[in-house]
Amino acid sequence: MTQAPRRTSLTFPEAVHELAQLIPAGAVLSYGDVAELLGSGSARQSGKAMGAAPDGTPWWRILRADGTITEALATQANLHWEAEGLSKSGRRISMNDKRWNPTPAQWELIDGLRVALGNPKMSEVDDQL
DNA sequence: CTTTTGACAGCGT
DNA sequence: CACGCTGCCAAAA
Repeated sequence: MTQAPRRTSLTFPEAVHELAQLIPAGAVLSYGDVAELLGSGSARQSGKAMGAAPDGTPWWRILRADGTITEALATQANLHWEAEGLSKSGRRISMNDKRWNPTPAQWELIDGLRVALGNPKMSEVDDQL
């Protein structure tokens, strides 16, 4: 086809879903991190997007900045976290320790999402975490 | 146009 | 460390 296999433009929610898929097991991001990595949107936007995430999306790898998750999902999330070896300190994940640190190759995939959203690449804004 | 609503963040107490 | 309050920001009512 003359059209690219993947759309060259994405809506913010779609980009959030794609990014969630890139997070490796055992790592997590906060909703705010997601917005920053994509170069647009806000933590609330990310949360909204995850609420509409399709089945198969690893939603338990995106949580609040303080390492907790909304009560309605806490029970399910705990099962996944345990299965992936995500240690908790008390009732919360240690974001400090478990936050995803992308490899250079993964940064490129993230850049792809940024571009698909019409935002500049990380290298353009030198905005890495 | 105004108000309400969220799978949120940060700060003060 | 737990709560409560304020700030945010786009979408829906």
